[in-house]
Amino acid sequence: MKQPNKAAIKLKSRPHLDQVSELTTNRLSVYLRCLNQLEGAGVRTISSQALAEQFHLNAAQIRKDLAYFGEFGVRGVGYYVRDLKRHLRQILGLDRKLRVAIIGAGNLGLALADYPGFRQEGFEITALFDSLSAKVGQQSRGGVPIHDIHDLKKFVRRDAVSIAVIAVPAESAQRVVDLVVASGIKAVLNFSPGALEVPPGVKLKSVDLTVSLESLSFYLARGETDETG
Amino acid sequence: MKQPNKAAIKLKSRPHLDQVSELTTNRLSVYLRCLNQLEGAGVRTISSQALAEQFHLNAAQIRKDLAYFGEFGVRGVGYYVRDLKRHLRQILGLDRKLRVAIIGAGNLGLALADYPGFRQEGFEITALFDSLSAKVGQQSRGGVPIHDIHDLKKFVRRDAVSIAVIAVPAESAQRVVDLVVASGIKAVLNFSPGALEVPPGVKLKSVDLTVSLESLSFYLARGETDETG
DNA sequence: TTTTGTGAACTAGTTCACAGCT
DNA sequence: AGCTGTGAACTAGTTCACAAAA
Repeated sequence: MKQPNKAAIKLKSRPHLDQVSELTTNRLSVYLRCLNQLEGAGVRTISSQALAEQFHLNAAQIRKDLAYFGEFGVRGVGYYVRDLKRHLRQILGLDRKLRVAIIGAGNLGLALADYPGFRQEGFEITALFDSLSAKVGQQSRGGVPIHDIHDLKKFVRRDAVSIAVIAVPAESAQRVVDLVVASGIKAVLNFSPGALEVPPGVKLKSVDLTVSLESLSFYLARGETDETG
Repeated sequence: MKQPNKAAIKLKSRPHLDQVSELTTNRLSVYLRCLNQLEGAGVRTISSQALAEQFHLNAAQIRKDLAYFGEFGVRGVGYYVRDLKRHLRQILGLDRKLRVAIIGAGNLGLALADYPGFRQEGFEITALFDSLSAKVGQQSRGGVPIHDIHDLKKFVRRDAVSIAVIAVPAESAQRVVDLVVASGIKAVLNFSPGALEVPPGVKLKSVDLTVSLESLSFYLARGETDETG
């Protein structure tokens, strides 16, 4: 480490977070989940080696991923589970409530609104938005209210919504994401098929179910001609 | 190309499909979608350059991806849209109906069963499976029947189901995927959070919504301390 | 001794640039 | 002339292997 005054820093003072790849940050989520499990099992301390073996990861990669953000380990000991968990939550910005709006109150949007996986770790789904007036004023089974898409900006400001989830048909997706961006939201999770454009400064992450299924189809087709286990 | 008798092949006779990376096959899906759009717009022929510009891709990468599977282009001309589309559908194994079962008739499972994106390009959702007897015998809004998970093997054989989608809570996911594998299914799309184990010869693809959301959270947290576009 | 943090080596993936076909 | 197919160059990501710390 070529830091000038070494004693002072535990957390790297201002890491070049832009150089951290998305693959690394995705893995941080995974590590956090592993640590939650370990803590639940009463484990107090774990080495990168043990963590790697237990969850089928690579020890060097764990250490490298963590080292972007600070020196969280203790040589000869490993990592304190509770400490590392706290650091990861802080790095991932999960040490506060993050409010999420879902755009599109169709089947998928309604399901996501009540999806338990979205509720844990500090996320709160505050509202659904739709353009269909029949849906506006209703709510999901779990009680998430459906608002008019035209009121998006108002609600985003009022409730300090910071993440939008796009669950509308492909045809309207670009229009909707433009509205979302105009409302000031800087992070978007998109479930519509196809590419969307966002201005710089807005982070778009897409989950393309068609691509996922077709990739499985390719695997099956390949297995039929080319018998490789 | 170091093929011995060059005249004979147009489609590469037996490409080493194992060497094709998942990134490449995912892109094939994307190319296919682009071609569908182009065909809809009446475009007959397209160069890799034009395709790349229109859809924000890299021309050399398109050519390289396609070249794993054959020589589909015509020098000086480009690719015939209809031809390339047909080849891609064949490579991806979409030139036949693929039957899909969804395990877990909760909010997410039901939504996926009726999701239009899953219906296109040769996929057919034949059934939902659940262990809750109150759900068995019901059906999704779109009319997909819910069967007992214990009858999975029977239905997989009867209907020749080749893909399973896992939409059950994390606690039961490994148990369910074991059942799926035992029923003879070789391709699984998993929506449960956390890692699952499958034997070799079974392809598992996971969509982890928690990881996706947390990656957005990281981006937002980073943006607050480190003001970068 | 144990285990971290990290440069070096390696592997995978992307883009360039051009020979060669149409 | 125009564009593909592809080796070569480059860039990104992973794993190794070891010096230094506890």
